[in-house]
Amino acid sequence: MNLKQLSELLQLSQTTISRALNGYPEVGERTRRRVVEAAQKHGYKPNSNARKLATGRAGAIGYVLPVGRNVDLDPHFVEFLSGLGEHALSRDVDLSLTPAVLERESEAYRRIAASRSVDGVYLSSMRNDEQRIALVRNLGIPFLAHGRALRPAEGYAFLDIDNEGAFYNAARLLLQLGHKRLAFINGDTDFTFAVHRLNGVLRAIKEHGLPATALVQHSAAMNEENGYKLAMALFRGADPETRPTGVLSSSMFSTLGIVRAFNQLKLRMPDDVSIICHDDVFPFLKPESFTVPLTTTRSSIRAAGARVCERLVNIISGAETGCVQEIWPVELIVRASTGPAPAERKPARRGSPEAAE
Amino acid sequence: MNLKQLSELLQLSQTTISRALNGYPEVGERTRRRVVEAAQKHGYKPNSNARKLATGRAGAIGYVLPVGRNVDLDPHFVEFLSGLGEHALSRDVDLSLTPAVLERESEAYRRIAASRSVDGVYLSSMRNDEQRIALVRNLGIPFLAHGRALRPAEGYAFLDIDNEGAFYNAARLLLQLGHKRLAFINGDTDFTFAVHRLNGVLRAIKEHGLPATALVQHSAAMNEENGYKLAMALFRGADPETRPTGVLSSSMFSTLGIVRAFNQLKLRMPDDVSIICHDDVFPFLKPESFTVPLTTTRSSIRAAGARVCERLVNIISGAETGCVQEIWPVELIVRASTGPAPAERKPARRGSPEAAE
DNA sequence: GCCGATTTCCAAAGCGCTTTGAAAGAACTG
DNA sequence: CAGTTCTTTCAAAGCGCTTTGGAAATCGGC
Repeated sequence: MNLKQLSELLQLSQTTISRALNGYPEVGERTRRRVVEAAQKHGYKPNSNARKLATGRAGAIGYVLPVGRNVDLDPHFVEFLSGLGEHALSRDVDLSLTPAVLERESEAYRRIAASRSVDGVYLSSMRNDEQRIALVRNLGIPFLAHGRALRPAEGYAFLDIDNEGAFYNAARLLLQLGHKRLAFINGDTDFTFAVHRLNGVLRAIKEHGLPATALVQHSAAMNEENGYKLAMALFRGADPETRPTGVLSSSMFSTLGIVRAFNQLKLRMPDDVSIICHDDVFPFLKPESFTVPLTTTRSSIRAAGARVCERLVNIISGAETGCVQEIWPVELIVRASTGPAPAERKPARRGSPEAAE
Repeated sequence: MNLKQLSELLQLSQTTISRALNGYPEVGERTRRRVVEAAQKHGYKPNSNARKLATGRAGAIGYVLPVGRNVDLDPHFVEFLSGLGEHALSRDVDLSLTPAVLERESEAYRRIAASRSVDGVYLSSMRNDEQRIALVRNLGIPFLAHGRALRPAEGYAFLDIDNEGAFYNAARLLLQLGHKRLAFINGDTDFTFAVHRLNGVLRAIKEHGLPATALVQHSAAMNEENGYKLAMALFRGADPETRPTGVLSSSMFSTLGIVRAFNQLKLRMPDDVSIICHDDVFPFLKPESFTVPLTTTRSSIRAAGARVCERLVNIISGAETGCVQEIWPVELIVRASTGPAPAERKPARRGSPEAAE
């Protein structure tokens, strides 16, 4: 059933039907009802491609999906997607994923732009050497960044969480608890979020009057395996007097590995070591679900997905203009994995009997 | 830059250009080269909506994304998506996600069908009372199911893993190791995969000559929390003589919780209890990443994603016909979490002195 | 009952592409 | 060189919708 057939059926022009269905005012109430009912009854739905062609609007937002043998999509992406999808539903837009290998990403954006298959795109996983912002802007695609590039003043719309503040707060808590040697098991510092987090930790350390050497930082993809490896490298056989007593972790998956290492090394939380982890809110693995419930910095990535969709739709429709830069605060939630730093043993004094102990 | 402009620029008809670009044979080699170069130079890409309208092909495969406050997308979905995306890239198709709340799913399919926004859809998370197969067939949308409905003979194309066989093998291994009381922490048995898995376990038990009471089965969404709860319910305060000694788990996330419960209850693997878990191959959490590496049934969901895309594209193009029902075997990989059943204590005999022990 | 203002509807012109059917030109026969 | 066959190109007809610019019908006020 297409428009023409329906119009013949109803003995009305295609115009009238189109208008009746799209809520234009120039059509009588009685006619409208008649049209709507007939459309319903015969299951008429406008062909989306024809409509897109005619209106120039695609009714979809796009995302370039990084693929490749060695590319692991972040599991939090499903949560983001859920949020996005939920809001997309309410605004009746679809989500179009264009797969692309990382090296040929720009090609994918060009194709999207030239083919007008979506009305706008969102960018995520922002990198330090972010090229995409300039690219999509030049291509004239409306966009919204989830996260931001290193130089925030460049003038583009984004939604980000306050990674710097979150890890500043987390590090400060550890410092206030008396921890003097911190470790940060960070995500890949090619990504800006990891840089921001590191900055936060460093700022806290500096403000606390400790030298930068009070921190040891490692970066790697945030999975269980790397968390374990890095924690082992840091703690196995390390001198209890010099090893870190406070650990910051960028992801729950890393933390899974860190905790495994701790168990294996018989390090108790929080007696021997405190840990604070970032939690994107992932229903399949919660911070309470650790033998020692984790103190976390928390920010719902699902909520971010919904908000990204909302704002992107507004940007496309022109309801949002300018370069709104939205930064969400991050909660610090204290649970059982943080505690006072283990008491310093007396520094060895010459001739002091307890020095040997 | 559109076709008309390019044709004026090159002093050729639109037809010729279209044909040159789409590789039709009726255009001279010299002309073709000229056209391709000019298109390249001026960045001409056909408008995808116009092309879709003209050809009737969307160049995209669709998926109805279940959303809603209480709907948690399976994290394995990203892996599936990666595989799908990887293959989609090679076939130059996009992926279109249409969000829908579960109760209004059929509406979403109808819209997809009527609006012709995609060339075909894949269905996943098949349920026992699966309605979608009949629906999409009636709507005339080419489709491929990932997983299958309960009655496999209905005659539709699907790709599934041998869930029944996988859990048959897993259960058999436990039985051969001498376990006489099994527990199965299963996924939601509204889904067919969970039913198939249960069938596999039951078959093994039956073949082994044990009564059905040798198994206790629980179903719930497969996350850490539920794994923990169910394991606690099963083992906390349970009589070592009657509690299960072999556990089967449907997901790595559940297993995370099960293991936490075991740790808390001081149950050792595999001395006190053996466990076998299904592994969809999830790079962020591997079976080796457990303090006691897990014995698993393994099947890469990423590979399934790629295959689903491949076959769906073939179904759409007509290269695959009939109702190919592809079932992948599942590997059983033995690691350290399985071992012989703990030795039976002597049954208490009347007047026997060791009865009290 | 006539005139301008409203309301209600329509024909036709796109949107940018693909594809059909035909024509013009080149090349090949006998 | 006329007749035939390829090769190469084109004009024009869709694809199914939206939207512009009117026209016809209805209405209210005098």
